[in-house]
Amino acid sequence: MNCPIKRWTRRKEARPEEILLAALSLFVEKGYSATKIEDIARVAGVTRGTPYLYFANKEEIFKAVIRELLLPKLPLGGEIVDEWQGSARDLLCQLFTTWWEVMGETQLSALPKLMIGEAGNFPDVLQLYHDEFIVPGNELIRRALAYGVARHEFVVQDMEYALHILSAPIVMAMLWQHSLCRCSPEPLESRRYIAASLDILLNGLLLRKG
Amino acid sequence: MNCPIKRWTRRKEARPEEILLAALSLFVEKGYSATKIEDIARVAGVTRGTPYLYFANKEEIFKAVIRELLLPKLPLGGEIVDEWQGSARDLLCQLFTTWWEVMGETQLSALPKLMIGEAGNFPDVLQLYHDEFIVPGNELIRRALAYGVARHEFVVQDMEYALHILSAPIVMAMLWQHSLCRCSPEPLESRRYIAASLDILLNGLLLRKG
Amino acid sequence: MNCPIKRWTRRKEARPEEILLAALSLFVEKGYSATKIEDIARVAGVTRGTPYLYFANKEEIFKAVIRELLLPKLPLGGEIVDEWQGSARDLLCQLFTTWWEVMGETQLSALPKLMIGEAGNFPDVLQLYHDEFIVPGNELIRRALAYGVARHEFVVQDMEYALHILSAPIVMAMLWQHSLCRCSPEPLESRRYIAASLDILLNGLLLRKG
Amino acid sequence: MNCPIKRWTRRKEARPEEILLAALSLFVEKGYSATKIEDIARVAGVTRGTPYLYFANKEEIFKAVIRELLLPKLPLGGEIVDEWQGSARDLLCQLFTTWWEVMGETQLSALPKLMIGEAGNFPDVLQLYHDEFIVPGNELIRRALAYGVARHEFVVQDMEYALHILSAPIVMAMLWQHSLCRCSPEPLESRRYIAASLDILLNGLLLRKG
DNA sequence: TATGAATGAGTTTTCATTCAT
DNA sequence: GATGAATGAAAACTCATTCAT
Repeated sequence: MNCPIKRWTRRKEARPEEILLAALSLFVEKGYSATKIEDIARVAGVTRGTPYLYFANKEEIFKAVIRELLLPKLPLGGEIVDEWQGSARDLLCQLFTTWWEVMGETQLSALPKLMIGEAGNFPDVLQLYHDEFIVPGNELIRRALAYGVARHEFVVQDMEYALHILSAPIVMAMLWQHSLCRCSPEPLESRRYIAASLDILLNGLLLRKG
Repeated sequence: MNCPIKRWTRRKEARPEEILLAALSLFVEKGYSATKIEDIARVAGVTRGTPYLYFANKEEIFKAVIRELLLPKLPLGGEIVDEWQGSARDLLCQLFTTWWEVMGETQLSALPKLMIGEAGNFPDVLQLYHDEFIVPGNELIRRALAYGVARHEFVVQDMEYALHILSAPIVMAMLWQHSLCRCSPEPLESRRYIAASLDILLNGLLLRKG
Repeated sequence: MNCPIKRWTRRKEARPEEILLAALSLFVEKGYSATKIEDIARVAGVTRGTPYLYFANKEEIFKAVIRELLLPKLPLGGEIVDEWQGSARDLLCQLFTTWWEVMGETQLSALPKLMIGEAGNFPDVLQLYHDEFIVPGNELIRRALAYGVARHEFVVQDMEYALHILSAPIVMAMLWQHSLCRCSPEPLESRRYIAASLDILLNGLLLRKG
Repeated sequence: MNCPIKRWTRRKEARPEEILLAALSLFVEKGYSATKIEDIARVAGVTRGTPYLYFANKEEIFKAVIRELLLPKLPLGGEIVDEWQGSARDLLCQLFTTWWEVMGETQLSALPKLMIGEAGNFPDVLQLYHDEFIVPGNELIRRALAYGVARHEFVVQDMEYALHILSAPIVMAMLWQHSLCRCSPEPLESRRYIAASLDILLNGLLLRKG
């Protein structure tokens, strides 16, 4: 208002993030390859050349989207596990719910799709995602499982693979939302889906006779 | 030129499948968009124009790969479910194992990746895959679950979503093999992975007391 | 009917002309470049390779259309002029009418369009048309004019250019029918057009008495 | 590379016309279809992609040539007719002469050839030429004729067709220059041709006194 | 810092022509 | 003679990136 100069300064600092947000929303909509730099620029409110002032090339924008928009979400999961006091069952439930709220319900949910679909041609991007997101994310789940085992709540036969199996339903839901859901009339009800996932993963299909 | 092999070979019968196999193996390696028709031709041992004698365009090759190479595998699952006499648990085990042998261990395992990653830009392809593969495939799992429920082996709270949750680990494994596995040193041991999946899905994580 | 062998033989001899007729009708419809050899073959009831048994290449087909279908019409005009006994005015009228009937009303009327539009890239074709059709055709008109001049019916200031000017309306009508008429709702009424042309041209040619 | 001329010259204002002039001169030389975008670019002194900054595609270049280079010439004829005070005979003579100077003697004289020869495959282009050039152009001639009729100089039996017949010789001359003249040794002497045309046409139009 | 005009490599598709059958 | 499968050259158009302003 009374300080237009400052607002300009703020804009300058905000440029890179504006570009990344524009990039993410276009990657979500059309995929990485099909997104033109010019589109990103237009959505970000700048012109063709400006993204190159902040990022060396298109691939660096891809990496920056991961680094700046996705990775900052990881500590949330860390805090939950670090400070948990209750049952392991509830911890898993809380982790999944937070995961969904922070990633599944936002545009970030498109990133797994992008990694699977296009990052194969950009090994550096895939490596970044793997090293900085998948590995630490798996570590969170590992700790939650270990917590449950230590409390004699959980039985885990094969810890290494359990990680992938547990995360599979959530990841699949994110993938689904950005691909095959276009073919199905009814959308995925995410709360119900998470509940069903936890039920099967925790209790299994077999009738418990007891 | 310096190539002693006959260049004018007529192989009308064999050509289409040769082209589709070449296409599949390149799609697996580089994805659909990154695969050039010329590459497909070369791998198939023909020249640029030949694929167009059998397929109208690149997208039709994509569809044909699904139709000719993937869909013929579906009846295998159907027969297993139709004729099953034993426990539902073993049926599910058998289904997963066959699914993995027929699809997971072959190049066809790349198709889910292609659908998720690229078919968004080719709605017809996605629709074909959805209508002719996903829907009938889900139907198989639904029947296996219903069989288990009828025999009082299984408890299924939410049949509709259970389908997706059950198939998620297998699908994820296929996706993994064609994307992130490039970043991990150790490969997926598929038998062990399937066993771990069945264990968790059937028994759940929770310690069964009693 | 009762002599199938003979019919086969006849067909063989007829092949080249069948191909030329097919070619002409496609050239009329879509132009020379846009006409595919395969289309010609299909319309002629043969397959892709057959035209090459009779003609060295596509351009030779073009030339043959002129040579075999157009040039044989020229003698008709020659006979008219040779044997004419009446007025020069009626001779011109007769020439124009015959010209229109033999060429303007048939598919041959597309040839001027083809020459103007596409033969520029095929100098041999253009040369053939010029040497074998334009020049002899002009000669006919020249003789008709000279006949009129000799009878003191016509006054021709500039014989050389008069030839072109006289033929312009008829040629334009043929061109019109194969190009701009697609944009006009009302078609050209050819009889009326010829009458109007002769009226304008003749009343300028006739010696003024009085 | 070895080219000392600056390669990065920005000439936003001048580019479109440079491209259109290059296009016209190549269309004149080789026709529309046979002209490659790359040729146009080279002649215009730019590279492959530049024409696409100003025109959506090749057909739009074709339309722009008509719109930007041909249509601006029409008002010249309009002014002549509007302000005419003298004899109708002289008016027609003036119209024809101007027409020839502005179009016949320039590269624009190739446009009728392009329309007749190739625009059949590009209906929009033909429609544009018809609606914006042929129709208004015919209107000019119609007004000149009406002027002559009103002054009792001309007798016009069939006004509608007279338009086409009158313009035929001029149009034919333009067509000739870009097609068959390549086959004739002697070029068309345009002044002489126009004089001969007017002589034939006018002496037919003039009211006969006597 | 920002602009946006210009660059130029890259790919699908068509089709005249060839030749093994 | 006839077939039709196979060849391979050719061209419009896109878009990431550069750089003069």
